[in-house]
Amino acid sequence: MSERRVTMRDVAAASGVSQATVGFVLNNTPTQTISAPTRERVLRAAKELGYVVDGIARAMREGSSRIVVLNIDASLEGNYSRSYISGLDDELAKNDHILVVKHGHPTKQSTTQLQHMVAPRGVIDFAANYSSGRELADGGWTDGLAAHTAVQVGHLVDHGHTRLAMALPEDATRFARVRLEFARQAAERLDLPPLAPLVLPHPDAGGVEALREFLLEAPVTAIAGFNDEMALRVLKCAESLGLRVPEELAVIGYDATEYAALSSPGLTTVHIDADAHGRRSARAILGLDASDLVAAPALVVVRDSV
Amino acid sequence: MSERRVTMRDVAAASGVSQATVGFVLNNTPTQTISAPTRERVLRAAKELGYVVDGIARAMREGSSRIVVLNIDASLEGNYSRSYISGLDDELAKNDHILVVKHGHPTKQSTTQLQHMVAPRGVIDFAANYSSGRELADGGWTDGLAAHTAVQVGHLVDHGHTRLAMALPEDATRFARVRLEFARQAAERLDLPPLAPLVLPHPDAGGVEALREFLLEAPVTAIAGFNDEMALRVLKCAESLGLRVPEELAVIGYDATEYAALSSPGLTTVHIDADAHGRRSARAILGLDASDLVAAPALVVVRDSV
DNA sequence: CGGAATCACTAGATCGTGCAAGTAGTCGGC
DNA sequence: GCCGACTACTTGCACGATCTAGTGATTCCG
Repeated sequence: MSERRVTMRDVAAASGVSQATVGFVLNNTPTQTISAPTRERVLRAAKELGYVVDGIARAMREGSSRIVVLNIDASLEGNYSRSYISGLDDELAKNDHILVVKHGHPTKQSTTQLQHMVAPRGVIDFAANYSSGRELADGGWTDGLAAHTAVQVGHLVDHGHTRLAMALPEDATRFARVRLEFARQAAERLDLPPLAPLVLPHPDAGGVEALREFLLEAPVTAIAGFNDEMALRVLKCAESLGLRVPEELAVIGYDATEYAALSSPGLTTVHIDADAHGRRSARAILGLDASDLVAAPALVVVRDSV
Repeated sequence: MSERRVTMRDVAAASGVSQATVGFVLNNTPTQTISAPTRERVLRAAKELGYVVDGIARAMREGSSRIVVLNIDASLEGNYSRSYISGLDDELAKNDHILVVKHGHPTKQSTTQLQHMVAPRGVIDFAANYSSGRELADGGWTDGLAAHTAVQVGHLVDHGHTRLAMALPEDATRFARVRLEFARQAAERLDLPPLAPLVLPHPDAGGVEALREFLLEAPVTAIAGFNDEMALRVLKCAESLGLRVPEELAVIGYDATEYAALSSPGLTTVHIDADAHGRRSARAILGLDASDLVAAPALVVVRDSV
């Protein structure tokens, strides 16, 4: 049943060359010339025997495995991260690497453990990667977080709103703070009054009160959610307060989750296809050129809430 | 900057023994006796030098790495999978293994690639693992999918409903079909009329019509969602049809996502803590006893929809 | 036509761990 | 005092791929 794994030695024996030659052919090593017939024989034998390189042995020799680790926090799960992961995974696969996802924010301990256990070729921290301005410096990647946030804010402004807020969760991550900052900058560029942060607890945990008090102090007409969940919280709380949406309060989400279509009123939100971004990250890790990859622009999915 | 990695040989040299002895001490190999002082010296040297075992080399030697792969489909993301992953991850970490998550349904190709690249100690297919009856045979794990589904159905029945349906997505996975089957069995055990499947497209894509037609043909009074998203779809479509919830139609979700609290009316749903299940899977993979692990029972989160 | 250069390969070291087999040294029993 | 058993180690190989340092054969050039 469980046949022994096929090694380079088997391929070498089958094609009548040394094991080193097999290596040269299979990796087509540029420093080594191999005659066409030999190459042919080796390739054929490899295929016939069903030879597959042993990643572990290769990793041992090369010093690191062809694995890339992505650290992602649960709070960032959504449409964006899904398309990002999909692009990243696909691009890595194309280059003979594989993607592996670690959920939850990693501790120092788990990180070093991972480091020693799998010796990954690279580690991507999703939040850091997305929020950093590094993309801008990196050959014209202008469609990062700042641009996406600007699209969200811009949609509110296009509908006549000038006094805006952004709704954030109570345990705001660094990522949330970065988004808030970008939203502020976007508002400033459009000569609006300062954009206020609204820390909105869950509706079951004082969210309704929090929204009421916030609106008394800062009478905004539109609220941008940190993500769809926050926007939906606003919607729910607004309903409890008897506020009509969008007439009395406009709300826009971010990341176009499936749930945005299922509220009433339906939530207008921003859809971002991060496939290209994922591919770009892959190329960056592998040290390849990525200038042919262009990002799809952020798209506003218009529903009823603004 | 980048110091060379500390190997067993370094530890051996530092403690004045052979490399093999270091191995025996570190893995406290039962077939080998080591004197207390020597053991002490080796342990100390290892600690001082900051020795960490090289997972790659170990994997090479042992034939497989101490990595466990979890395959999970995006449609199963939610509270359940999160707690499952968390329990699984934690339990594996305790036993010096690490968890790695592959998203999307794996192709045969990507599976074998993974197999050869990381040579995992085990692969868990989340959907199969959750839906199979294997848990039942496995020493009394009675709180699997069938039980959870029965809780969902039971809640509707407790509220006087007898004519039930389950809402499923159009591209019903095997997992969805299993859940439907369990719901049917639960209804049958309670002597209810047969539970009908409702294939409900997205509200923007004919869902409203589908619900109207379904209710004409099969006048049910309560609908159980395959997951929260499907339940929220029902809610949205019911609203479009002018149906009052829960008076004219009761709806219950499954998996208690954050979004269940944010609809109006708030969605009643089933919360399942799968931490113990995750731990159980970990033990199963590692061949350890898991009889001390008991599952938290499924809990109905009561809101306004039923 | 002889030496150098090039070609097409091969032998073998290497990565770090785990473990089988071997080997001193000590102890006990007869 | 000698054999066997036991303790406490050491030597060295295996895992499979990569890659350096050769090696014999052919080609090239003056």
